[in-house]
Amino acid sequence: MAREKDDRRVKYTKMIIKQTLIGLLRQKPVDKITVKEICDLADLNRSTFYAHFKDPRDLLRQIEEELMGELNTHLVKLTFVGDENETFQLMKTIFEYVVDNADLCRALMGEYGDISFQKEIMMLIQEQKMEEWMHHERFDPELVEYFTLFSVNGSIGVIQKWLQSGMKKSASEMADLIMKLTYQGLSNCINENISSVKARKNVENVKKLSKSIEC
Amino acid sequence: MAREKDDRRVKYTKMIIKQTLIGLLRQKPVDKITVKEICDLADLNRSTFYAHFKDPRDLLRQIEEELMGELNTHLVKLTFVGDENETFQLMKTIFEYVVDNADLCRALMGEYGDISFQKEIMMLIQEQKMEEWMHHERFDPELVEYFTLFSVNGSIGVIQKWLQSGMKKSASEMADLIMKLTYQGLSNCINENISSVKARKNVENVKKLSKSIEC
DNA sequence: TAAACAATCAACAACGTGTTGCAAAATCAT
DNA sequence: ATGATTTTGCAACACGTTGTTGATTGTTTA
Repeated sequence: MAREKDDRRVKYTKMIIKQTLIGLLRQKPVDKITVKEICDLADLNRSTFYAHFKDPRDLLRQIEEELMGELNTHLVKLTFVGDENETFQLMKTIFEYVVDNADLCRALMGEYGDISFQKEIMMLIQEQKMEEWMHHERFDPELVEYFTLFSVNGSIGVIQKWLQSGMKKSASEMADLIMKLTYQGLSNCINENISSVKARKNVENVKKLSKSIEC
Repeated sequence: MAREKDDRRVKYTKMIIKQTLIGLLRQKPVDKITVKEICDLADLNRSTFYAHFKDPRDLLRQIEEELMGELNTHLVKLTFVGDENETFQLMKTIFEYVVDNADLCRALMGEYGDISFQKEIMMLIQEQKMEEWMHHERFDPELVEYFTLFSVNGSIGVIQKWLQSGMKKSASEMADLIMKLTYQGLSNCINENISSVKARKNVENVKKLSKSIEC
């Protein structure tokens, strides 16, 4: 029953190696990071690295899988009632997790992070949502795919900025912002923030109508 | 007056090196591409590569600058009348250029392309647009930045998909799609495409109201 | 044609890689 | 606590890529 992980030494080694990579990912992409570099910084022998990981990419993949697993344990706690706030709750939960793991997320989402992994996560959310939409009405599948990509990639950009600038907005605010950007678009979203009372009124009318045609 | 470029040999060498890199960028990121690999494929001596480029990244940067320059020559031809269709025309012109240079663009925008370069181009367009908006009304600068990032990153995702799937939509259609996604958002955009007459009517009402509050 | 220039070639030290066998140290189970 | 087990450290290895060099061959253009 005694698996590899039970050994304190292994736990420390893996931890320090992962931490070192995370640190290096702020300066350069994975492919520019050498095994020697990691080991020098982590004060480990190179053969120790090879005992646990194939190469820096493999190491990164393991870190990502770990994060994905943890995130899942948070998500499965959610009660899905088919509510229209479902997507909002899903996003909020994710953002809360990101806040609690800011260092790691900054590395993975940052300039030298793993884009394919970023998309993988966001796609999980959107694809689910999109399938719902597809069943409700007869949309052009090609268009739906474009919508999804736009939303996913756009969201990643917003999240990156949020992480870089110190996460001043709360998880709720971020979930709200992204949903507004995705579903209401830029025009309505901006108009909500101008001081003119007249504009505010009009926006409210638009909102009511929008609701009446929502799927 | 005889610059480096006038020599046929230099022209050929640079051309074949660039072409080879473009080809390799379909399989792997720049940082995984070695000088030796390029030279073997291009059938050149390694020292010839070093005579013109510092390393594969430098080569890629030069390719990008070249593209940027060419694109600019197309863009300066546009007449800017301050029209509301200005952004559309700008985008259409860019998409037309992309269609004419599909191979190169596919490499630079693809899975292993240069993300920072992609953003650089799209930011040029959006930042200009956003500054206009900022002068019109007193928007929260932070929000405007988020909008810009969402739009830029979203657009890149859409363009990537478009390039990968054979560019079946025309340049006009793409410009239209991206503007709709950016300014009207997903809800309105999708509702435009459902067959229900009732929904179509409602959308029209929303549109009218939206127009009345447009900046 | 001659001078200028570009590409080739071979050789170089330097560095990272991935693997090895053995010794030293830490940990685990009894 | 002690012995068995496991992990890490160490040194050495062949191998491949790097960036640079100087001498040579070939091409261009003035």
